Amino acid sequence: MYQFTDFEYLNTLNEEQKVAVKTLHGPVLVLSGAGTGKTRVLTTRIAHLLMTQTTKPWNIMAVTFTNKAAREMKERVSSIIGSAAEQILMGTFHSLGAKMLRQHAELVGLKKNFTIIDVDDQLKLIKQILSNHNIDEKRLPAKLFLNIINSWKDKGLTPDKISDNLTNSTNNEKQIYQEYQIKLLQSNCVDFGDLLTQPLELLRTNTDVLDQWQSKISHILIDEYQDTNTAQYLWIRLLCSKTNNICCVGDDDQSIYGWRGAEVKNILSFSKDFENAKTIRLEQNYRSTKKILEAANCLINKNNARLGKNLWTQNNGDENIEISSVYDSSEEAINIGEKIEEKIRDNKKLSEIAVLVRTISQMREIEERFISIGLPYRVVGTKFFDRLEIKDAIAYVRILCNSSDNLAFERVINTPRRGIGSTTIKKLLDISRLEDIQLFHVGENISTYENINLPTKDKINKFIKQINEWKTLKFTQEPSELIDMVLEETGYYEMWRNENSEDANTRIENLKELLISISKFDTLEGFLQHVSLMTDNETNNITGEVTLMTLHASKGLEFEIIFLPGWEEGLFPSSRSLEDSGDVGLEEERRLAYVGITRAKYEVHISYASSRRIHGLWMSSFPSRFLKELPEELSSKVVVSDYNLYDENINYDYQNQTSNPGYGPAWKRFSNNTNYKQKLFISSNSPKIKEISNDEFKKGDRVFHIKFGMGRVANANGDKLEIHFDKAGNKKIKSNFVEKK
DNA sequence: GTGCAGTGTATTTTT
DNA sequence: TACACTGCAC
Ligand SMILES: Nc1ncnc2c1ncn2[C@@H]1O[C@H](COP(=O)(O)OP(=O)(O)OP(=O)(O)O)[C@@H](O)[C@H]1O
Repeated sequence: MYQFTDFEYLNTLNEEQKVAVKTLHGPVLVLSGAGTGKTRVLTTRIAHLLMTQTTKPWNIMAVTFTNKAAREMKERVSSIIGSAAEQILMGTFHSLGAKMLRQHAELVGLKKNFTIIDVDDQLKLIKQILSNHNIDEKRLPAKLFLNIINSWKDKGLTPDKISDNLTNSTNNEKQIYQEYQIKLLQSNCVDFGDLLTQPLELLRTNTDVLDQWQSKISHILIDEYQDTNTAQYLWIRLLCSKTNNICCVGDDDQSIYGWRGAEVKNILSFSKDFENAKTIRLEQNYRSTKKILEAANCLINKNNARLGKNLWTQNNGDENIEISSVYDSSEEAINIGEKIEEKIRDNKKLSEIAVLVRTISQMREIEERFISIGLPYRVVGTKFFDRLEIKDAIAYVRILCNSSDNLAFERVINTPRRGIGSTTIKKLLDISRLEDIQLFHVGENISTYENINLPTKDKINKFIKQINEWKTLKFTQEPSELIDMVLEETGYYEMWRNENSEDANTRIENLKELLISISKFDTLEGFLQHVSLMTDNETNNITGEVTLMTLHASKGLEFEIIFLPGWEEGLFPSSRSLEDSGDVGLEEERRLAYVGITRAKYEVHISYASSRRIHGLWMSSFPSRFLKELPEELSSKVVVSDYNLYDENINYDYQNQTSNPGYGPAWKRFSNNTNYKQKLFISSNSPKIKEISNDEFKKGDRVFHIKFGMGRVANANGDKLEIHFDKAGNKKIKSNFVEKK
C-alpha cells in the first residue's frame, strides 16, 4: 500500500480536486466553471495513476483539444513523473484516431501511408463529383454538400447509415457522399471527419480490434469534454466499456464548437451514460480577480440553457472591466497599441497580454498597427501551411509518399507550367473515373491512350519519369534536401524568382522555412503525417510578444491582460450565427464572450467601434448587446474619440435590426456630416490621436462634450478625466475630447 | 494552353 | 476590399 502523504504534488490541489485525482477507478466527471483547475486535475490525475502504479503509461489515453495542449500536458506530467510520460497516448481525437487508423488501415481499405486532406481538397473533390453529375453549382453549391457530409461525419454516420429521412433525396446527397468516399479511398486519402468515423467503424465491425484496444487502454482522460461530438463520444464509449475508467473534465458554459457538431449533451448526460459516475464540481476560481469573475458570471447568467454554478475567488484586484468606445477599427487598433505601450511602461510582460478577436479578418488592422509601432506580437493559429506556395510544395511531398493521391497529382502536374492544361487534365480525370484507376497510373500508361496528342504525352511522360526518380531518392536523400531538389528541378523556385516581386520573395522565404520544418523529420512520410494535423505555430514566447488570436483559439489559455475588440452587433454576436441558429446561436456567442473574459487574470479591456468596413463598405455598427449584460458597477467606460455615434445604452431593436434608425452604410449619413471629412483626415494621417490640449483640468471644472453634453470633472489625472455628465452619467474621457466652459 | 480583364460574391469560428 | 471564377484574345 502507498500513503497519500508521499505524493507531494497533491498539495497543489484543493480538497475537491484531490477527490477527483484520487478516484482512480470508475467514471469521473469534473464539471465546473472557468479557471477552477480542471486541467490541473487531469494532469495530476495522470501522474497519480502512474505514481500509485495503478496502470502503465502506455495504457493511458489522454485527449486534449489541441495538439499544443497535448504537448503542454505531456510536459507537465513529465515534470512530475519523468520521462515515462513520453509513452502515454496523448493527443487530440483526430491525432489519436489517425494513429489507430494507420495501425489497421487495410481493414477499411486504406494503405498505411494514407494522406489527410484539408477542407480545400474536400471541396475540390466534391466539385468534381458535382460536375460529373451535371449539378449546377449555382443552385446547389459544393459548400452545401461539404457541410452536410461533414456534419454526418461528426455524428459518426457512414454512407450506409444515412437513412432516407435524413436526406433531401432530390439533391442526391447520399449518393454524392458515397461517391466522395469512394474517391477518397481511391486516392488513399481521408478527411478530418474520417479520422473520427473510420476508427469508430473499425471498432464497431472488428471485434478483435476492439478487444485489442479495450485491453490496451485501461484509463481514458478527456479535457474540454463539453466540445466533443457524437462520433467522438461513441468512439470513447466503445474504448472504455470494459474498464469504465473514464475521467472527463469540462464546462457547459464553455461549449463553443456547436457549429462543428459538438454536443453539450455529452457532458450533461455523463452520469446517465456511465453508470456509477462520480461528479465533482469545483467552485473556486484561481485565475481571475473578483470583478472579472463577477462580470463573467453575470453575463453567462443570461443564458437559459445551462446548469448554473457558483464560482468564487480569493483574488482581489481593483481594476474594473474597461469598455472603450472608438470611432472605427483603425482607431481601435491605435488605442490597443497605446494601451499596450502603457503596460510596457508599467513593466508588464508582453507574453502576458493577449488580444482576442471574433473573426480572423479583425486581425489584419491590429497587426498592421503593431508593426507600425514596432510592437512584437505573434499570431496563434494562422496557418503557415495554408499558403499557396506551401501547399504546392506539400503536394509534391504527397505525391512522393502516396502516388494514389489524385488531388496532389492534379495540383502538381501543371505547377509550375508544363504545358499540360485544363483540357488534358480533364481527359486524364475522365479516364481515371471511367477505368477506376489513379491519375498517376493513367499518367504512367499515357502512351496507350488514343485521344491525347503526342507532344502532350511526352510532357506527361517526362513528368512521371521525374517523379519516379525522386521516389527512388527518398531512400538515400535527406527529406529536406530531396524536396529542395524537387523544387529546384521542377523550376518551382524559378517560377517565383522570375516574378521578381516582394511577394514572390516572401514565398521563396516561406519555402525555405518549410524545408527547415521538414528537416526535423527522418522521413517525408513522418513529416506528412504530422503536418496535416499541425495547426498551432510552434513559436515559443520567451522573447515576449503580445499574442493575437481568435476567441475560439484562446480556449484553455490564460493571460494577465486581455483585450477584446469588436464588441458590436453583427460582428459579436455574429449576425450569421443568429441568422443560422437563432437563440441557440446567440447563447453560443455569449459563451464565447464568457470564454474571452475568463481568460484574464487581472485586466479586461473591451472595445467597440461605431463604424467598421465590411466587404469594403463602411458600415455603422451598434454596441454589442453583451455590453449591457455586464454589471454597470464593475465596468468603466472610456470614450476614446468624440466621433463615435452610440454608447452601449442605446436603444436598439435586436430582433429586427433593419428597423433601427440609421442602420445601413454609414457613408449615407456621414456624407452630410461635416465632422466626417475632418475625422478621416485625423485617422489617416496622425498615428496617434493625441493632441493633448493645453487646458489644465481640475476637479470641479464645468466641461462640455460633443456627445454627452455638459458635465463636471469628478477626478483629474493628467489628461485622463472622470466626468459626471448631467445627463449621461459617469464617464472616463481624455481631456482633449472636452472643452472647458 | 496561357494570360488578362472583367465580374460577382463573400468573412464566423477549426480538428 | 480582395480573391475566385469566367470568357475571350492570342
Ligand atoms: N488548487 C489550486 N491552487 C492554486 N492554483 C490553482 C489550483 N488549481 C489550479 N490553479 C491555477 O488556476 C489556473 C486555472 O487552472 P486550469 O487551467 O487548470 O483551469 P481550468 O478549469 O482548466 O480552466 P478553463 O476551464 O478556463 O480552461 C491555472 O493558473 C492553475 O495553475
